[in-house]
Amino acid sequence: MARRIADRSHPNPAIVAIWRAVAALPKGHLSTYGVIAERAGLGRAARQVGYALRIAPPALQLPWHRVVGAGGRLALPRDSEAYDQQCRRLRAEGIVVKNGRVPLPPSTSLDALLWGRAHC
DNA sequence: TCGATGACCTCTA
DNA sequence: ATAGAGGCCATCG
Repeated sequence: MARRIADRSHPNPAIVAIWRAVAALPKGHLSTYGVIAERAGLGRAARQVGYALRIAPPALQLPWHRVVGAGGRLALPRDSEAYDQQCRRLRAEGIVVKNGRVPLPPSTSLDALLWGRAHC
């Protein structure tokens, strides 16, 4: 289950909402920045999701590696350390990372909302 | 207040 | 499949 994130973890409620949305991702499930933004009530502020993950305290232990770009493309620089770590973590969960991309259903934004669904 | 920036998204060539 | 351009939205200096 997801760790509870206090409302005052960050002065900005939107940031907290993003963290919660990410924390709610079940193991082995993937989601995109756009979907997370949507679920956090930010509409199309997908970029904000990246910012939120960037400033997220390690103590939260957010499964940020389960968040990828649209189409299953990893949103981090190929040569960065974070990219390497995301690859490693995804593989640890049984997700195949191939050439900087992960297998994602050829669905559009509508179906995309279903992936990150936290219920069975 | 304004311009620059970014772990984004989508379309077009 | 790859590259470039425009658009979105909130934060930062």
